[in-house]
Amino acid sequence: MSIHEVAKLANVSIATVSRTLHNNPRVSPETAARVWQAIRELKYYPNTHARSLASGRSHIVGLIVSDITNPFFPEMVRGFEESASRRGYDTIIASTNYDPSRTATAVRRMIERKVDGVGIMTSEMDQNLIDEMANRDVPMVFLDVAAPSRRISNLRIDYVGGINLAVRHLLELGHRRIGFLSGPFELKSARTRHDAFIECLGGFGIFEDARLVEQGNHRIDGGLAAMQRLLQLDSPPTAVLASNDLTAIGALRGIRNMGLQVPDDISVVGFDDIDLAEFTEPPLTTVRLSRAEIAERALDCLLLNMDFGREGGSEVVIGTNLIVRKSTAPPRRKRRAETGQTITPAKGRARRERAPESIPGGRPAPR
Amino acid sequence: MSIHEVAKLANVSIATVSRTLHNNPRVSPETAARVWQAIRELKYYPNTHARSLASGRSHIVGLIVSDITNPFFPEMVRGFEESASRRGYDTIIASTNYDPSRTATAVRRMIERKVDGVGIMTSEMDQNLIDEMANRDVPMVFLDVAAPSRRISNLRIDYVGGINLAVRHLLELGHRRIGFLSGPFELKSARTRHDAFIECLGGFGIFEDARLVEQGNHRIDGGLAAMQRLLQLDSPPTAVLASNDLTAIGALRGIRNMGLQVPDDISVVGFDDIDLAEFTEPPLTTVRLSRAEIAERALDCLLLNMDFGREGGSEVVIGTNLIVRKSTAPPRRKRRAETGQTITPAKGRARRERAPESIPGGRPAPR
DNA sequence: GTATGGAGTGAAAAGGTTTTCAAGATCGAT
DNA sequence: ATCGATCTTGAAAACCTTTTCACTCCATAC
Repeated sequence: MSIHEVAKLANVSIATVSRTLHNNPRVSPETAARVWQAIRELKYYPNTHARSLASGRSHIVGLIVSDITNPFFPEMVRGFEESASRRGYDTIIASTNYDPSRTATAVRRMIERKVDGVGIMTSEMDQNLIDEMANRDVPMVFLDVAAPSRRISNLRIDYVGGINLAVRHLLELGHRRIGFLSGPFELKSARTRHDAFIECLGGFGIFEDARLVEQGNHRIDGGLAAMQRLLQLDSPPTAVLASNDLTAIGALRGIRNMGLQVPDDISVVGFDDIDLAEFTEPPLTTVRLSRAEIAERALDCLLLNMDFGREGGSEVVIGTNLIVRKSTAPPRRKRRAETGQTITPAKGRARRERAPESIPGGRPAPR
Repeated sequence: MSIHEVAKLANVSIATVSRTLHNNPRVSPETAARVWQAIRELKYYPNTHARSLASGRSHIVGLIVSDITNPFFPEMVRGFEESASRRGYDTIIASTNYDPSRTATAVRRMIERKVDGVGIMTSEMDQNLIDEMANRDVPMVFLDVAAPSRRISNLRIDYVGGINLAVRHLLELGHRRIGFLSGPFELKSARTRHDAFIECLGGFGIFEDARLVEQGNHRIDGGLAAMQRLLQLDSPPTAVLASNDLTAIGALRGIRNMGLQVPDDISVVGFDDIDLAEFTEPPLTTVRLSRAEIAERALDCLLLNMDFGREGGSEVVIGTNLIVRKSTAPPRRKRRAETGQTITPAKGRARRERAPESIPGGRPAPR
C-alpha cells in the first residue's frame, strides 16, 4: 500500500499527499484534512527507502562503539539513540569489539546505508576508513581523537580538569603518595588519561614516580592485578586514582583481598561514574563524565554538519566533575565501620609521607 | 556514483552488474572479472535504499529492548548485532525505557524502515502494536511472552529448570527456609520467575510462606530494600534466591549492612549471570542464562520466518544452568574469613528448621 | 476589461537498484 | 546446413517517493 492509494482515496494527486505528509503550507487545510483522513484510514506508513532514494537523505545515523559490554557504553548508546529518535533519526549500531575487520565492516555498512552522520566512539580507527567516509562527505563526530576538520567534529573531554579535581581532592585530604592505575597504553584514551595525571601532579609540584603507575586493562580483573602489584611496593601509595571505574572496582577488590580497608588504609578514586559506581563497597568517589551529554553533543555536531552543509567541524568540550562518595578519606586514619565490625589492623607496612604539609596553593584538609 | 558508471566502465549493462554483485552464476567468469575490476576501481558501494526499494527486502532487523542500561541487555545487544552482521543484516535498535509512547514510536520506525524482522526483548508491549506489525507480515521473535503463531516465534527460557537447580542446590546444602526476592510484579518476566520458584518449592514438598517473598525492582536498590525487609522477620530465611543478579547484588549489600556475612549467615543465589556476577563480593552463585545464545536463536527464528515464507513461528527453549561461586554455603556454619577478620556473630535471631533432614528425593548435603 | 500575482494542485522526471522477458550467440546433434 | 537447446546479455518495467515545473483559478490592481 503506497502513497498512490492514499491519493486515490483522498481524490488528489500523489504530489499533494507527499506535501501533506511534510506539512507543506501550500496545501489547503481542507485538502490536508482529507488526505490525513485517508492516511489514517489506510494505516499508511511511508516507505523510508523510497523516501531516502528520492530525497538523498536517509535519516539514519550510525554509532560505532568499541565494546557495548563495557558499562561506559550502554548509557551512551541509550542517550544517542534517544537523542536521535527525538530528532527523527534512526540509529544503526555497531560494536567492533576492537577488531579491525569488524570495524571495516561496520564502516562499509554505514556507507551503504548512506547514513547522514556517524558517531565514532572508539579511538582505534584506521585512517583509511575515516578517509573513505570523508570522501563521501559523511559527517563524523569523534570522541577525543583529533582536531576537527571538514565535516569532522570532535568531543574533547576535559580529562585534565577532572583529574585535577580528583588529585586536588586527594591532596586536600592529606595524601602525597598517589598511585595511578592506567588503562592499556594501546588505547589512546588510556594514554590521554595517564598523561593528564602526570601533568597534573607536576602542576602541584609533585614529581612523577614511575613505580606508582601500574597498567591495567580497563576491566575489573586488570584493576585488581594492577592494584596488587602496587601494594607489593615497599612504600605503597596512600591513595590511587584509576583510569576508569572498572579498574577502580578491581582495585577495591585487590585492596580488600590484602586485608586492607578502603578508605581507611587506602583511598580510591575512579573515573567515568558508571551507574555501578554508586553501588560499590564502599561507594566510589569518582570523576563524572556524563554519557548522556556526550550523546547529546554528538548529535548536535552531526546535525550541524549535515543540515546546513556547514563545512567546518566543531570542537565541543565535555566537562567533568568530581563525585565524592565514600572511597576517599584522609590517609592513615582508622575508624570503626558503622556495622560494628571489628577492624583488622592494617598489616604493618612501611609508610612514608605522613607529615600533613599544606597543599601547594590549596586550602587545608577539611578534617 | 551508481551502478551505471560501473556498467559503462566495464562495458556491460546495469543488469549484468547487478547480477555480478549477487554472484549470479549466469554471468560468464570473464565478464564478472571485468565488472569486479570496475567496482574496485570506482570504489562503488551499492545503494541499499534503491536496493531495498527494488527487492522489497531491507536487510535490516530491529531490536527493541526495555532498557539497554540494565546489564542484562548489552551482552544481548552485542550478540544480536554480531549475529545479524554475520548474516548480512544491519541492526536498528530502540531502547524503550518502559515508556509506552517510546515503544509505539519504535514500532512505527521499524515498520517505516521495513525491517525484515524484529526481536522484541521487552515483555511490556501493547497488543495493538504487535498486531500492527503482524498485519504487515513482519516476522517477530519474543522473549518469553506468548505461544508462537503466524510468523511469531518465542524464545522460552527454562526458568523452571534454572530455579529448580538453584533450589536443589540450596536444599542440598541444608537450607529449608528459602526466601525469594522478586522483581516488580508489573513485569511479566518477574512474575514468571516468581511463579517458577513457588512451583518448584512445592515440588520439593515445601509449603509457600508468603512472608518469605519480598518484592524488589530488578535493580540494586530494590534488592537491598527487599532484603532488609526480609531480615526484619522473626525468623528470616537462611538463603535467598533473587529474581535477577542486580537484585542479588542489592541483597548482598543489605546483608552486609546488617553486619551479617555471605555465605556464612545467609546464602544468596542470583539469576542471569551478568558479567558483573563474577566480581561481586563474594562472587555470586547464580543461574546462568546465556545472552549470546538468546541473541543467536532470536536471529535463527527471524531468518527462518523470512527466508522461506515459512508461516509458522517456532518455539525454542533456552537452557539455564547453575554457576556455583562463593555466595552459597551450608546454613549456620561459621567459618573464618580468609582475610583473618574477626567475624561478627549474627545478632541473636531466632532460627528454625535447623534439622538437617535429607532432601525429599535428593542426595545428602555434600558436607 | 486586461494585466499581475499568488494560491493550490497535478504531471512527470529523477533517484539506483532488481528482475522479467526477450534476443543474440554458440554449440551439439541431426 | 538446419534445428534446438543452452548460455550470456541487454532493455525496460517496477519499486515508492520527492521535487520541479507548469497550469488553472481567483482576486486584486490598474
